Amino acid sequence: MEDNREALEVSRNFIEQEIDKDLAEGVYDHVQTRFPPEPNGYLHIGHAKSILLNYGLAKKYGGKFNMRFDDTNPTKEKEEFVQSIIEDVKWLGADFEDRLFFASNYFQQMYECAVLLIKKGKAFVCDLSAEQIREYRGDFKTPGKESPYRNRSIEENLKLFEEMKEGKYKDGEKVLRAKIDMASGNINMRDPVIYRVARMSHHNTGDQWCIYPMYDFAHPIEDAIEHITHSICTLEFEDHRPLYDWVVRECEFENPPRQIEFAKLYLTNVVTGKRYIKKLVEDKIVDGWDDPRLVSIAALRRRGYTPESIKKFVDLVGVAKGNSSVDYAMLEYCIREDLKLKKPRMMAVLDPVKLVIDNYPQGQTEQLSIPNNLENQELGERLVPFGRELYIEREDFMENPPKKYFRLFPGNEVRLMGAYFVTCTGFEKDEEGNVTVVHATYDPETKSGSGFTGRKVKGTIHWVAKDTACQAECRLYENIVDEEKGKLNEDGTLNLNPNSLTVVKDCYVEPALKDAKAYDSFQFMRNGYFCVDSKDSRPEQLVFNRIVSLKSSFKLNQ
RNA sequence: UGGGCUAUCGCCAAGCGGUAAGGCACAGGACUUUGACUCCUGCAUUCGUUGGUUCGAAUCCAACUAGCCCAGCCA
Repeated sequence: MEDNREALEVSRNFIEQEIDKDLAEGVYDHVQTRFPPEPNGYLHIGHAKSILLNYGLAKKYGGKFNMRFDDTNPTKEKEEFVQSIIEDVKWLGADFEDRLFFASNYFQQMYECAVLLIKKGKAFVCDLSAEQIREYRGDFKTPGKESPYRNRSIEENLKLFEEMKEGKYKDGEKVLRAKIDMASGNINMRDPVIYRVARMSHHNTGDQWCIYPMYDFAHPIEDAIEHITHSICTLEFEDHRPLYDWVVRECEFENPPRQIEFAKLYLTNVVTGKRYIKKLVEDKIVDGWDDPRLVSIAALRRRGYTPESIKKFVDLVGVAKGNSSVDYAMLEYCIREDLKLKKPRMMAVLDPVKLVIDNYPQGQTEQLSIPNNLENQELGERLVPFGRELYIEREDFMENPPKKYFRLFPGNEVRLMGAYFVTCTGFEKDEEGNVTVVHATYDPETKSGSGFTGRKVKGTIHWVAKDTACQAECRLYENIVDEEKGKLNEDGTLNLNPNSLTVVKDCYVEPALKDAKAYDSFQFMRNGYFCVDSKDSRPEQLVFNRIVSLKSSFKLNQ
């Protein structure tokens, strides 16, 4: 264990190796990171990787972590999203303290940087239309052509850019472009647009500006202003790095930040694409962006995932530069691992059938003391009512059991969890052949905790006393995307899993669960981990979402 | 097609010239107040392919192959 931990600490991912090098060479004397989302949607598990990576790096190197909204395009951004993002980041435990920033608060400085570039002859105002710019840009095979406006005088550029800012031009009429290299093999360097005119009210700056900087120009400046050292982003920005470096250099920032790219996190059989999720929400296939079948942070939270489990998952997955898709089982492992010692193990019967203990005195009840979690004594014990009539799981009784079936069948003795040994003496069926009642006798000497060692049983089953049980509704979730058929149909639509949601109406849970509150989670024996739904719980009936099922090595149909 | 990046077990992933870590998944077995948990055991003579350099290569070189990203006034 100790060796393992040391080994983990010695082994550093490639970003940490880069940071070590920078620190050793004196490129930087501190580490400062940031999480810079555009507020245009909800965060999902993929963002959690970026958040926890940036936050973790800052913590590891004794540096700071900033929260910054990259809100440079008012057409896509909404206040609603900034609130949800802040909530999710905080919930994940990435503490940005008082460092909550908005790129839009730097618009004045960005404007000044643009003016500086013009003065240096490194930027020009271009009158070409969007279509013309595209044509002039060339393509992968052919180099671009220089804009006819490329060689305007500095004075003219200054005047025109000022006029753009003053609102003298219509949207799209003029743009500011960096003057770099129209023949570059890297298309990002072919005189990229760095400022555009857009008359649109901004969620933060309102109507103060009608020109907005483009990502490639704004982002490096944002990082530089905040003294970010390592600007960590995803792989698709690798091609933008030369431009990033060009901007911080030409804008003459001292100790400029440096961009490092890593691979995005993908999960097997999970959709994270905004347009797919949006469609699922619009078509009412899911009940919102936080539907427990999705992997948005809000959905995982509602489903019952803990921040710790997501942190563990992200750590386990690691950081590298190759695109990969992580097995969903890894996420499930992390939440089981996190909950198993933290949560009480309660009894809940999802598919009830009545068990009558014929030799238990009519009308008698007793309170049994049952440990909440055998592996963790700190969770204490609880009192559970026991009586003559119980509910047990339908699959825990079989008339004709297969080999190696250890539960209830005629003549077999099992333990009722936390209670007594019972022996099956018979059963009743309705006209259709469904079992309606199972009969048994109990042995008072075998009470759990009494130290009885006279004989052993192979099976233990869970139960809930009929008269005191609390009725509940349980929702069992599976991946929303069909596992067999893969992600997409030929026409690009999602291939949905018809069984992604199973509602189990009449379940019975222990009376102790009557007082459970939203987000309370429990292990329901043999049924997995469940969490009280934060949204859908009604006072008269509890609604539980299954967080994850247990590993099961005995399959009934085998 | 030009540019950039990646390739190590079913899935992640260490490895950085000295003879393939670890986790998930899976399969056996032990234990058990649930078949869970825990604990053992097994799981790449081989690192995309082919050549080369070297006493020695997953690690260096060359060529090939496959996959991902880029031609927004999105981020």
